[in-house]
Amino acid sequence: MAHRPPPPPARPRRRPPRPPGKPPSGRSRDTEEAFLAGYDLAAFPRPSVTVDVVLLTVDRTVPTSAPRLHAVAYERTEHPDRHKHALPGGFVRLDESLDQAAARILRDKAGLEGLFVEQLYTFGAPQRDPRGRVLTVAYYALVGPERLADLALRSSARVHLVDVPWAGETGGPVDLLAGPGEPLPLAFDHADILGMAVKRLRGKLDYTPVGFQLLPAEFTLRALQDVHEAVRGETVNKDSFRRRMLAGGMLEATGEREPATYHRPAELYRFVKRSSV
Amino acid sequence: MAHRPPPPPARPRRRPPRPPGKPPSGRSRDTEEAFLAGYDLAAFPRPSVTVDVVLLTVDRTVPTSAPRLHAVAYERTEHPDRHKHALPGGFVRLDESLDQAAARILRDKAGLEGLFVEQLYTFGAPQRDPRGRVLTVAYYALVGPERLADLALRSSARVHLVDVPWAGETGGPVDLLAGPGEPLPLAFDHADILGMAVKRLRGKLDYTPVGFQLLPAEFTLRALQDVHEAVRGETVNKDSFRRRMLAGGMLEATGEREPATYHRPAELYRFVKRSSV
DNA sequence: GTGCCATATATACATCATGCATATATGCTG
DNA sequence: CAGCATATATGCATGATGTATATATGGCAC
Repeated sequence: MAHRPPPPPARPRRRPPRPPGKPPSGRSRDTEEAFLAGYDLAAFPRPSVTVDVVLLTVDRTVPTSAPRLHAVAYERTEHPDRHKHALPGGFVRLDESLDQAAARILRDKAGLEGLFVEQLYTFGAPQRDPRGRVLTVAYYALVGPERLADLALRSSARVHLVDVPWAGETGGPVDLLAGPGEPLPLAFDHADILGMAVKRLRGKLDYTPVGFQLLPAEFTLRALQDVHEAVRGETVNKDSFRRRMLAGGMLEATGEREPATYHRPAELYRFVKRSSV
Repeated sequence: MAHRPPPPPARPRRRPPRPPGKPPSGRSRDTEEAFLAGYDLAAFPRPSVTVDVVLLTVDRTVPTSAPRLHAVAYERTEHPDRHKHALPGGFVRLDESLDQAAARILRDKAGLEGLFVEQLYTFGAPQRDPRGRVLTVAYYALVGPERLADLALRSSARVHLVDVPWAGETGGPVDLLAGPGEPLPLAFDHADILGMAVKRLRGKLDYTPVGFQLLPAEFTLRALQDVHEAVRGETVNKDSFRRRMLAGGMLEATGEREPATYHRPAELYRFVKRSSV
């Protein structure tokens, strides 16, 4: 996510601070070192900073109902907002990047590595956490159904349906559902974060290959369409969808066919990085 | 930008901290207050947090050359990266939201209020600032040419051309130009921030009415096309552009015409919020 | 094995957006 | 008044998309 490799450490040696007022001319290494040694970042008040991750998946295991978008939430055991559900998150360490913090949280709290992870938005309303000023840099991550099944087995995580009540792109707050029609209140401003994650995913679906992150390595065109419909919250035209996907140059036929179906089995495809453009 | 009004202050009164380990059962107001009073956010290390703003405009005052995208940068007078140019920015205060901090910086450093402002991305590489761990929540803002002229007159700001060397959407770092072909090095990771701002603006141009933020209240279709071309860095088909804009339902003809032109004057339009959808 | 079923896959056609070309309109300049 | 540069309008070819129809294929009931 960072666009440049971090510069070399260049940790300045300690020097006695130089009195301000007359900035020394020239740009020699010494004067910059002296400036940095005398600089006190703690003079400005600092907020706490956390990273929260919206972990999304599409459940296609229930063949009877339309596939739905899911998010992972954990019940809080501590105040504030005790017993409400919260996104996995944690404080940012001073020696890690924000991306690394998001990856660490996914690893520690969900046991997942190597997922598609992208920064979403930073939430910083002054009163969003009653413990004090806490900013959160929100991320979202996508995981295929086969790896999420691991999570449900392994951890005590409560995996909950995301039922998105808006078909448009307004991007308002979204609460989870504990069951059909049973809202699950989210802690803090996590409903805002979840809503923005769904909005972002919807916006990226048509223009980036992000949909494949929600599928196993090989999949049918119907499965890909299910994912798109679950994310968008509405059905799409089947023929147009097939043509568009096949014309996009991002799919490669495996030559194999879907196993064990009730009906004619569909061909399996895999995602390939687009060659052109 | 916040999706919910902030909750009421609910500042807990001070109480003696409660020993941890046995969390009190129940959810009464007292036990939550006690928990909050005993909670020490400072136990976790905190980074410094700044807000930097990419202030963009399109200069159409030079009729001979193609309009260009501009950004506002100030020469640094202090270490580190002294004499390099930096985006306007400042530390976030603990009693203001991030959006408010961005608005304050625009007001204090550029004397501008009421602009289109949107959060962009949060940059947090551990070594991005040699003074210590400093995150920056980057914003971008758009301003029309008539208000930017004020800025150039009023302040000592150095307004510089953004010459975007990539026509695609890769979103890599972008340096400013002091003149034609004369690169202007940016401080810290501000070239990354600028590159992401241009990328975001390009992505939003076709799907949101963001282009109008770079024009005065009344404008010709040609001026709107100039803005789009400056942002995209490439020319667009004139007829298609006109049809698309007029069909979008976001333009309203004023009935008046462009004053004082060399040639046939074009009709002036104004932006209206789209009625449908 | 035969026929039915549900879905995949292929083909054809209407519709719409867009790129491109051409024609006309208009205000200024000399 | 003629010419110029641009705006504005119209027509047509092309490609993408929505819709409909026809054919293919594997499992299942019998």
